[in-house]
Amino acid sequence: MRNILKEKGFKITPARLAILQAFTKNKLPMSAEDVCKKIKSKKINEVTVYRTLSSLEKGGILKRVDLRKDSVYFELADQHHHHIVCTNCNMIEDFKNLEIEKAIEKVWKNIITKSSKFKSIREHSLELFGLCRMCM
Amino acid sequence: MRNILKEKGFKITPARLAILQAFTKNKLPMSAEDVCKKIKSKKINEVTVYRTLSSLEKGGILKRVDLRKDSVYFELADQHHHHIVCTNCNMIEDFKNLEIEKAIEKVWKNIITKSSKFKSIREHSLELFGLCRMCM
DNA sequence: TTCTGCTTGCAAATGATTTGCATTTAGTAT
DNA sequence: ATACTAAATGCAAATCATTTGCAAGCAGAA
Repeated sequence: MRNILKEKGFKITPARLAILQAFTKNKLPMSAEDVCKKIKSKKINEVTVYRTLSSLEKGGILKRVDLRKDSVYFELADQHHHHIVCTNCNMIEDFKNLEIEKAIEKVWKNIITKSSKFKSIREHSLELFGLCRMCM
Repeated sequence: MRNILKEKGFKITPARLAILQAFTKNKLPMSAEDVCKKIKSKKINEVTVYRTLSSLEKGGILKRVDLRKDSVYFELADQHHHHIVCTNCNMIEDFKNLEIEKAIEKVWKNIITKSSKFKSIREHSLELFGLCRMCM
């Protein structure tokens, strides 16, 4: 974890370690508020959490996830995957699927050769929305 | 347009007509702010725009789109499609692809039979992020 | 045309996130 | 180990998007 920070040129601070630790423990996407709760024992200021999330995102350590919530969610950028979100209770499950990745890649290669507007695709997001067993 | 509103049990009001008109003209996703700009000649209050977007979404006429922006975007719900977003200038292009839809459907059918947590998937979003020709 | 409830506008509240500034601290050079 | 500097933090206040309360207005049914 320290190495990850060093590689990206970040100073190693208690706040950053605590926040990264929270993400490695939790795996699922978290908002600034979620992170604050997870690390509340560390007495790290809310503003620091926002700033840290933002800089870790810029550094490519975290990435932003869009889950149709009213606040911004982040997760570790280390491994690409997608989510299923319960639109009622907000439970989140991760999933990976090679076929989908292939299909998406095929599409965007197709798009950048045909589109008059776009020339390069760098990433994509795919989220499924539904109801979990509990909420059905 | 009036019929759409009537079908869903909405009263026909200048604000709703103006907002729906803006969406049918523009095609691309818009935030509340975007909508306000488009219909500024109609002197419709910002709060009304927010309320209208929200109720049209509940009525299934609009749907929310997740574009990693800091405000919420909506578009007409009438036809399912996906987007390519320029992460620099925010230009948006729509696309449809039958293969992708099939692959996604396959995946979520697979998921709901296997997942211990999820039982039904109702919708999905797929967005591509990259750079447009101008921004490259 | 009258009535009733849904809609709207305005002002103010709220919630999430950002900024200014003074203080502290990590990493580096001494 | 010590001193130094830029980056990181905490606190208060500001900002931005969105929501709410309430009184007035308007659409659609009778």
